[in-house]
Formats: sequence, structure tokens, C-alpha cells
Amino acid sequence: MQPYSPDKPSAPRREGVKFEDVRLYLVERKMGRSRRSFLTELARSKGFIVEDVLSDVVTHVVSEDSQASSLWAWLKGGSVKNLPVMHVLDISWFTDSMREGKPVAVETRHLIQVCICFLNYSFTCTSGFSLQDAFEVLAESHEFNDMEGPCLAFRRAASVLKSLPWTVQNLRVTEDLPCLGEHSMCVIEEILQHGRSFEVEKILSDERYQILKLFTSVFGVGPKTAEKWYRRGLRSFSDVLAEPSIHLNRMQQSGFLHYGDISRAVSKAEAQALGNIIDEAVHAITPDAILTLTGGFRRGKDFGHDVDFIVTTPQLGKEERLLTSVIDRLKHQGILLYCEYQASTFDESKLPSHRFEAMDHFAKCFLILRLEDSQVDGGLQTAEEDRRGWRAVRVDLVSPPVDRYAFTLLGWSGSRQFERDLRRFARMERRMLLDNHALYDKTKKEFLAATTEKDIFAHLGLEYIEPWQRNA
DNA sequence: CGGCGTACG
DNA sequence: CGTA
DNA sequence: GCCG
Repeated sequence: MQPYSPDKPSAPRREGVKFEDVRLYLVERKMGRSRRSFLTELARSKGFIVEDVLSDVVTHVVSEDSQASSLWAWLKGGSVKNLPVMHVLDISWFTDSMREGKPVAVETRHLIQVCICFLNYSFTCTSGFSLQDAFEVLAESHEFNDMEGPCLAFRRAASVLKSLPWTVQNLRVTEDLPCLGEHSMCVIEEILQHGRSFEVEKILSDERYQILKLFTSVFGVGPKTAEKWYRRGLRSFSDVLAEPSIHLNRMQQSGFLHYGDISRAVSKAEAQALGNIIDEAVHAITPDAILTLTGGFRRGKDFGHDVDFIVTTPQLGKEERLLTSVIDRLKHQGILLYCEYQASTFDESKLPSHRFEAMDHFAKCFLILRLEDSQVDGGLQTAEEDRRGWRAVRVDLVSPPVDRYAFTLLGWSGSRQFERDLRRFARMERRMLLDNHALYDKTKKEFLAATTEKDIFAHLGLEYIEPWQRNA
């Protein structure tokens, strides 16, 4: 088992690795392709890990570019999130390390203007921040401190601000908005007056927040695991990966293995390419199958962190078989990199009424698929130096029986906050229970059928809300 | 002062 | 605990 | 932290 080996064809052979906790990345610009290849081979021959692609597993960025500002501009242009915890180094650190045959301690003379750029980095973060971003930071910070109430309150505040058709320019307009109380209004006032929030900036500059944010960005790592690693003194991915007592589960292994790919946004063209792949597979198995793109892309977003599809067939009860066949087919195509399959059946004993048929299968799966560059219209959006010709993408497939299609569509179209609010509304205001499978009226003690999303909104006594209006 | 979405592995 |  |  090699949970730590990077998913690059030119990955350094494992037997030669001497320094597990150091991962180099050589910046090609100013260095040139051939010199970069030469230095890469040199370092690998001395037992160093050299990454071909810049991602958050990298611990030491080495550049020959002395123009600090343009280097940092380039680094920030990428999607790397842990710049504050990376060493960004001069070539002198590299040559010293090669001479010694081991990574030498990082000294001030090796650093490329770290202090100035570090400040600049957090500055661009905050100044480029919108009000809603500020509230997301507050929410996240409270989540990391295990304060679920305040976390949720700030998430709602962020959603309310996001849903406004205008940009907030004075306090007056926000005065009678829901979910904005005393604390939130103070934050808004501060940002409107000074362009920044002391509280938010304190959080952003907090080491614990930065590290927990980094750790939880790995698929399979949540706040509790991140906190556990932080308490044990671990501060970087390499700390975690080099710690022999840490046992990563299957999800976390995939999370690290494909980190660079799945932490990068998925474009609409990539989502469509995946749609073609799934469409081909589904219809080869069941000609009259129905495939629907859902999730953020159904809400009209241009980018997402994954791609969600609903797969079903008009023949009731055949849908679970369809999903397993699709997974098998993807496996045989060699593009299935990770699969967590959930074959679920409705547990009617838990429900207040027992009027449902017994055969109520409702299968879903969380996948990581290999998407080829050639399959994407306009090509994959990758870094210049990434010559693999493919990327990994998170894909979710859910396969309801057709008679529950509307509930599944509503439940998987999101956003997360919209789903929460809708379910809370159903429970609190209508005494109804809503989930991905059904809508139950507690007063009438009966399930309410629906063939379209409009039916469900009607049952709830709500105006229909278009998918692109559900971002909050 | 209690509740905060719901369901699965 | 993690995922959606 | 905000709301019923």
C-alpha cells in the first residue's frame, strides 16, 4: 500500500526516497526546462522527492527568479492554498542541500522576501474579500472551535448577504434583513467604514485557523481529525504523511493521493465531458435510462468542487442494478480511481407511517474518476507544467426509483444552506418532514407524492424557486 | 431557553 | 467520524 | 449567534 505516492507518471521511485517530509517543487520560469529536468534528476538521485506539479503537498518551492513580486504574483495566480506554510526559497537553499546531500535548515538568506509577501498575501485575502466571505470565515472559525450554533448563524448571515441582488453599501438596507443580529451588524458596520474587520483579520492570521483550514481541505478530513492532528503538533501535510502512527482511512488516502486535482475547481466543460462518459455508460446498459446533471452546475454555476448526476430508469426497482453496472463499466474502462457505494433501502420502521412498499432501494455512490484531456471540449484546465494529459474529478451518482425522482432532484440541487432552510421550513412552519426520498405530512399522517419539484414546493405552500435562485 | 437538515457508511 |  |  502506497497512500503517499503522488499520482504522477513520473513520480519519484519510492525506494530512493530518503526524506519523506520534504517535497520540492522547482519553478520552471527563469530556470528553463532542461535545467529544471537536470536539477530534478539530481535531487531525486540524492533521495529527495520532487513534485512535477505545484500543489499543497509541496513543502519547499525553489525558484531562480529573484524578482520576488512576479514570483509571488505567479504563485498566487495558482490555486495553492497553503502558501503561508510553504517555504518559498532561493536556488541557494537547493545548491546547499545538494552539497550536503540532505535538506539544510532554512535560513533567512534562503528566503525570497517571505515577510513582505506573507503580509501582502493576507492583505490581498482580506481586501479582496466580500462581506459574505468575511462571514464564511467567522462561520468556519466557530466550526473549528466546536461552536455549532454561532457557526450556523454566521453561515446564514453569509447566505442572506449572498442572496441580495445588490452590493451592501450602507447599514440601513441591512437593518431589517433576517439572520443579521447585533454581532453581525457590528461586523458589517466595521467593514463598510474601514474596509476591514479586526475580528476577521485576527482569525485569518491565526496559525491554528490556517492549519485547520488546510487539513480540512483534504477529502475525508473533517474538523475533528484536523484538530486531532493539530493538537499532536502536526503543521503540514508532510508532518501528517511522515507520522508513522497516523493511519489514514481509504477516503483520506484518496484525498491525499489526488489532492492537487480534487482541490482544484471543476469547469463546466469538464462537467459536460463527465456527463458524456456517464451518459455513454448508462445508455449502453439501459437504453431508456434517464441522466440528469444536478448539484451546483444545475444552479448555473460555472465551476464546482464536484459533479453530481441523477441516474434512473422508468422501470421501478431496476435503478440499483443500473448503478452497480455503471460502476462496473467505469472500473473496466480503467477510469475508476475511488468508489464508495451505498446500497440503501428505505427503513420504514423509522418512519411514522408504514404505508410504503418494501422494495424501496435508493443507491448512491461517491467516486473519483479519471478524466482525459482529449475528452474535454477545449481541453482540461491544468497548469502548463502538468503533462499527464488527465486529471482526477470527484463525481457523485445517485439512483432513485423514478417515483422519487423529484425529491432526489430537489435534494441534490442544493445549495447546502438552501436544503437546510427548506427542511427547517417544512418542519417548523408546515409540520412536515422533507428529505431526499419523500415528504411526510405529520398532521395528515401521510406521504405526499410529487412528480416534479413544483409539486413539492406546492405541497409546502411555497412559490416555485428556480435552481439558480437557490444559491442561498 | 431550546433548536439549529437529514441520511448514509 | 466522514460524505452529500 | 439568531429566532420563535
